[in-house]
Amino acid sequence: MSLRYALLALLRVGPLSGYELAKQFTQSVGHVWHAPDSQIYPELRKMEADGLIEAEEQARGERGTRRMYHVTDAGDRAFLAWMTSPLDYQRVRDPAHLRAAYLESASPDAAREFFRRHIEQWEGELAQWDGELRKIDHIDPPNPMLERRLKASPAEEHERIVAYKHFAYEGLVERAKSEIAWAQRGLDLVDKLDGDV
Amino acid sequence: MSLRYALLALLRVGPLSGYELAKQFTQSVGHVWHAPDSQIYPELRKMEADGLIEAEEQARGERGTRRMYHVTDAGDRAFLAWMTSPLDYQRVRDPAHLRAAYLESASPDAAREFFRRHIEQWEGELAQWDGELRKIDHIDPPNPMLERRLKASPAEEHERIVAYKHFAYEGLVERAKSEIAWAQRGLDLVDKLDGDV
DNA sequence: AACAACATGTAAAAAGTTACATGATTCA
DNA sequence: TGAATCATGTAACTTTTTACATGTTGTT
Repeated sequence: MSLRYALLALLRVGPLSGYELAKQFTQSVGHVWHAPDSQIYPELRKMEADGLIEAEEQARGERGTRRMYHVTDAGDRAFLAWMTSPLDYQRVRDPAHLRAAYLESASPDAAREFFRRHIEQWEGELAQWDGELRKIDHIDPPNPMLERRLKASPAEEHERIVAYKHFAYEGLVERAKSEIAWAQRGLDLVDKLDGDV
Repeated sequence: MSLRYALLALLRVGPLSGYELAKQFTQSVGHVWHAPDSQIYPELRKMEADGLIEAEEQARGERGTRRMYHVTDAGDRAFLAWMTSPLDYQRVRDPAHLRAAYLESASPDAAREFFRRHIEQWEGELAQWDGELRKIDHIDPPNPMLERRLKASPAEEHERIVAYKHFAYEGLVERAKSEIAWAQRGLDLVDKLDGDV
């Protein structure tokens, strides 16, 4: 259940409405921890019930309301406690490597198609993560959340903030590249085994 | 929902009871797709209801029964159809890289502890996967499922069976190694940033 | 007689997915 | 006046986790 900590990470920078948070989320942390809007709104309500965040309701028109959330002291402490606690690692559940292990049951063409789609899949992730990396490194204009984060922190912390984000996304970029390289070797393997027959 | 295909992969080799299947599962496919016994038994019942497998009940003592499962034609077709269909990739949800991206909020010691635990975690996975690889390569005695699989197939298919399994686990071994290398660079980064202050 | 291994589950909760529902405001 | 974007969800379902429940057979 890391979703609430991903949300806290964004809210700690400054108050946001559920809507703004959901938008910023998909453009930043969402690349590391995916969540659809339909999961974010209920989680915010739960976090409010748990006292981690508070909302200020603002009227919009006659019936509409907008809820601006901010982190409470308890929320701040919860985030910091999470940062120090042992992470709960997900159990391994890897559909691609599962299928790869039984690829002898498929035709060479189906095997090739599988690897091609694997490459496509990870090219997509790579593009996302590499895009983030370029924003972090100021090659591309930074995303609004990072900009806000840096403006809200003293200059001497900027190096650390940027360094850890760079390091995290660098790891993901490597992972994507290594998945692509693996699948490319997979295509070679299919050719080799196919030629054998 | 790859669990049923992981189970079908094992059952296609030959009939097994739920218990035997669960045991073999944790020692083979379970390294790629984890599932506890309490998920396997109900899934077998669902697969039976869906006509993918059939059970023959055997009496054990006066009240006990053992259910020997075997794959039906429909189950075989479902497995082969899955092998050819596009895989549904899980959305990214990576607690370690999520935390890494916000490590500036933790103390250098907490950051080091995080990376040390990350190394420990992936050393564990590496040992599992490398162990499987050694069995596949006949360096260690092969696991009973692979032995059965090879005995049930004509000799000319052995190369393909072994090649794909080797290839799948090789990919996982690489992944584990690259996670470990990443965390080790993380420890260096903490030292560098800590020295700065 | 005790213990490991055999054998099969249930129950409750948490987490995640998919599809849908509803209305307000702003700007071209 | 129509479309985009702002704004907040609910409902139903599937998957996964965690903890528990119960009895049998073979071996030392």
